[in-house]
Formats: sequence, C-alpha cells, structure tokens
Amino acid sequence: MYTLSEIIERLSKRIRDHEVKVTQKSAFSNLSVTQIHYLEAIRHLKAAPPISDLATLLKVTKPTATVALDKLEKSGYITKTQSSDDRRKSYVHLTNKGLKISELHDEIHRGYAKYFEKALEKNELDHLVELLNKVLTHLDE
Amino acid sequence: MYTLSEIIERLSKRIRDHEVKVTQKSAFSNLSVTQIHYLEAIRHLKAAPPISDLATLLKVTKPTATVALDKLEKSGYITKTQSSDDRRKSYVHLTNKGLKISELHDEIHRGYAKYFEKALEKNELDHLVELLNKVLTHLDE
DNA sequence: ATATTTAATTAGTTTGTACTAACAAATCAA
DNA sequence: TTGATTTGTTAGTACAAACTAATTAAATAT
Repeated sequence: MYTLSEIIERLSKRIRDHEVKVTQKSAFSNLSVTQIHYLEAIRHLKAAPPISDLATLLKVTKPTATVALDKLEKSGYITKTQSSDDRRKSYVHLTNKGLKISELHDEIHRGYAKYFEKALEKNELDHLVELLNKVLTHLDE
Repeated sequence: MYTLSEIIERLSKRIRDHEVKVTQKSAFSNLSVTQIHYLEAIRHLKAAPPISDLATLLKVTKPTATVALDKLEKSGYITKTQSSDDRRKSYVHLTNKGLKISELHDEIHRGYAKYFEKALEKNELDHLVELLNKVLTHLDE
C-alpha cells in the first residue's frame, strides 16, 4: 500500500516514461516530446496564436519559440501567416500533418487511460474520475 | 468535467512542472531532476550498488552513468568504494549531503500531495488512495 | 596460459533545448 | 515627427544528457 506521495511519484514517472517511449516510435519518430507540446498548445488555442503568445504559454523566450517553430515549419507541421492588421505579427497554424500528430498524442493518454480501465470496475473508475476532477478543479482556481 | 485521459495528461504535466520548478530552487539549485533521480535510485536500493546496476536501473549506458556519477562525486553527493572481492567494481554510496537532497526530493511529492488533501474530504482522499493503489498494483504485475 | 567476458572509464560526438544580445520592421504615444 | 515599445528574427553560445568506440584492468572460462 503506497502513500499518496509515493503514488504521485510513481504514477507521474510512469506516465512520463510511457509518453517518451511511445513518442519515440512510429509516426512521432522525428519529433521530440517538447516539439509535440508546441503542436498541442497551438491546437488547444481557439484562434491561430502569434508566436509571442505561444512563447508565454510554454514559458520560453521568443527566440526559443521562433527557432522551435522554424523547425516545425520546415518539417511541414505548421505554417505561419502574417497578420493584416499588425504586420509584425505571424499567426501560427497547424497543417493537416501537424493536426494529426497532435491528435495522435492525445491517443497516448487515452492508451494510458486503458490501464486504469483494466485495473478498476466501472463504478470505481467513475468515482476515481470524479475525485480527480475535484482535485484538478481545485488546482485550476 | 475532464475525461480520464485529459486528467492523466493534465495531472502528470502539473506534477512534472512542480517538480522541475521546486528543484530549480533552494537546496537543489545546482542539481538537475535527472541527477536527483540518480540519488533517489541509490537510496532506494538496499546495498550500495555498482555503477552497472544503476545504469541498468536508470536505463542508460554505463558511460552515461559514469559521467553522471563523476559529477555527483565531485560535488560531494556520492562516494565510490572499490569492491574487495572484485576490484573492477565500484560501489556507489550517498554522502550525508546526497542523502539529505534525496530525502528533500520526497518532500516535493509530499508537498504536492497536500494539494490533493486540500481539495478533498478525508474519506474521499482515503478512497482515492485506495483506488490509485489498485491501479498501481495492476501496473506492477 | 591464453582467450573471452565484464566493469568502469575516457574521448569524442550528437541532439535538444534553452539562453542573451543585437537588430529590423511595424506600431504606438508624446 | 520623433522616440519608445513590441514582434519576431538571427547569431552566437551554453549546457545537460545521451550515445558509440576504444581502452584498461580484473575476473572467468577453455
């Protein structure tokens, strides 16, 4: 029987390992976890974000984001369009290729969720989801 | 209301961020998360392990482990002693300094556990711990 | 005794991700 | 209009963390 802090440590480590492992295969082969996080961030924002917004969101400097996005553009995962009302701005868009990859990434977590589903009964699982939602909601505040 | 896979994604990301953030402060200032994982691994093993064992456990090559441990030795977090029955072997020990740091690291997770405790009632928390233990046990098999 | 294997190291390299400084171009404010 | 600010880029750098190949020394097997 693990304590809560042990559970937190073990579970987060395992999920991370799983993410890295799956990422370094198949469709993701040439993308790092960090790069995929850029794609995810773009997708989760409603409108195509300017580079600064992405830098802020991902907590990196603008040059860091610029360089990372350059790579992603060259490999065809994103495109940039210049804003018409402020021509300094470049909006970042996912290409179909980029969209697919970022959706595949969600699949990793869904895959991991299956382990939970296997380990628990339906009603236990529902309760777990409920409890964890409560925790997450509390963290969001 | 988040789905299970969203929960997994968000929670593991937050815990990781928390770990990195706390690690880059105070007593940890000059140690990376990876380096702390070496210290943790040494502590969690009963006897002082030879370098090869650590490399295997941490899933890196021996040269990688050697270099990492050299650094930790120079900074005074570990020591090495030559085995008497096989003089090729070097056993790795934590110094007091290294022990303290690795224990402090546990503190990070205990700190994170507090967020859970704040968000939930006592009986909810107990139930959550029970359910997550069931998941972890299933994963361990 | 000689060959093979094992433990650890050294050297050299690669990759990923970040930074600062300096700058151009566009916009905004005085 | 002129100066300050903002957006994004380029150039140069730094560092962690990993790898392979080659080497030393010790132990084991033939």
